[in-house]
Amino acid sequence: MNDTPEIRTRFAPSPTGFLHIGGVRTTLYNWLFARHHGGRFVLRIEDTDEVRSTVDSVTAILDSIRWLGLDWDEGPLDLEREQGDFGSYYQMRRLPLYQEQVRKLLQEGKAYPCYCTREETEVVRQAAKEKGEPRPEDPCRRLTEAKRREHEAAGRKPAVRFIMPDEGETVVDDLIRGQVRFENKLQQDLVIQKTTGGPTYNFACVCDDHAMRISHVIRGDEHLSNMPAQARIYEALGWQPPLFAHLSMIMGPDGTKLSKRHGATSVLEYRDMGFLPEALRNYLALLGWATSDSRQIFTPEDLISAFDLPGCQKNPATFDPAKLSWMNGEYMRALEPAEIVRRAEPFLQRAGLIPQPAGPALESLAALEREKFKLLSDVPARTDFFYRETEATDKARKVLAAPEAKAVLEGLAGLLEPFAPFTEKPLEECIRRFCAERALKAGQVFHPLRAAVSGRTDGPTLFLMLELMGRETVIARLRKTAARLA
RNA sequence: GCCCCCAUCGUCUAACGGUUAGGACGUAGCCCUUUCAAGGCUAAAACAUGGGUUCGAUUCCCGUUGGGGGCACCA
Repeated sequence: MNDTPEIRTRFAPSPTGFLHIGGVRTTLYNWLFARHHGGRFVLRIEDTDEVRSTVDSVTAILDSIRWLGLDWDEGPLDLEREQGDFGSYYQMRRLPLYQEQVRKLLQEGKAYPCYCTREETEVVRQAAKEKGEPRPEDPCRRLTEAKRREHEAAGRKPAVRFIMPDEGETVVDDLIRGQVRFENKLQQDLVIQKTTGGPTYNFACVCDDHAMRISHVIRGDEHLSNMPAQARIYEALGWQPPLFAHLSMIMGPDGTKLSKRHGATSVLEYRDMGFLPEALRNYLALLGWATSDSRQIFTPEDLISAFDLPGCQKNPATFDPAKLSWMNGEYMRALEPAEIVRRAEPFLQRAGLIPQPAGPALESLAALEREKFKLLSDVPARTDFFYRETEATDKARKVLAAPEAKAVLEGLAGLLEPFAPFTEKPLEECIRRFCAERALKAGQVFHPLRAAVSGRTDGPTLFLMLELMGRETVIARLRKTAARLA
């Protein structure tokens, strides 16, 4: 085909919890970048934390990404099955691969076994800190053979540390931030293999990004400081590193890192609140990325064709639930009524509106109330009163407390009971005439009528609402409400 | 404490040396209207700060301040 290497991106979560908003944005950017360039998007599970990784997290992460509609070309399909040609996409199933590279580095003298216990390491670290030294000493770097044997004889299992240069600097190119420089004398020899034999993050990540031929590593800002270590590992292994792009973080409304206390942070919570995945995607795409015309609404296809790294922001962005909500409303309004009902199914079910009770078709109600829906959960919330009596809101009670309300409702009930046809226009004419005859202002009649019939002060256009509700329900509710009024 | 990153309306952002500093969310007002929305119009609202460089800096450089991230056998 051509000689430009294939674009391959990846999202590599550690399964130690649900997928949060920040993780979604990273996933989205990787996915968009791959799709934009006709490349491949890989999902890799970094489960090397033996104590915190859980299978439930894996499932939650897979579900989250699927719900968002971000399909991956390679990676796990579930806990057992995988797709892709690069071996397992679960790191814990790739152990021999890391161990082989560790052996190589050991042989070449680029790494060494370290027998220090956590406590010993901590002591050394503390000492360096107190002396104001930039980097703690690595006691095992020059272990004598005798000392090494002593440790082995004592039954100590070594970790393996990678040797970082003592002087000079490590310069890293970042697609978003440009050149970033790190002083080597500040970098400590890092553990690449734990005493358990498992790899550490920085090592496994490098091995796999190389093995999986990842061309662009797009990840959160918190990884920028891992760059010197990773850059040196690539170099030591004789590998060409991929290109890197470090995304700024997402902040909560109070300017601190987005977390639980800012409300919902798990993607699945957004799903359960009634957000549309395409709206969340659009919103998140704009959180740290923009086009030069500051366009807001993108179709999925437009998003793919417009997205690129140069539009990415260097400074952290604050998550704004109000704007997300607005955007979801935009997407809701763009849906056909039948589609709204279909997508709202889980919410309608939960509200007992599926199977649909006797009454108007859900679809016609969706059409009626479409521009008011901000969330899928609003669909049942704004239509349930058509099917069953709901408790009157405080505002509705206040309207019904008007002195003339009782008489108005009784009058309307008597007037409408035999009235035909029970359809929008004739109903309006009839009720307006009623107002004129009794010398009442329209509002004095319309407001209590709405409140009595729907239990609320906001809602669909009045006369069409009456039509859809049907004579029987309207009359029954008018009578019942009137009877309750003193 | 040390290292790294960042800095335009309250928030997301546009601008790539010369603009009345633009758009969007949110907020306020008006219009539409039987309510609530939606829609339309209008308004208030920003270049953190001090030095340079330049004929000219929001834009380039340095300092300060502020914010964020990282300093694990966690990822």
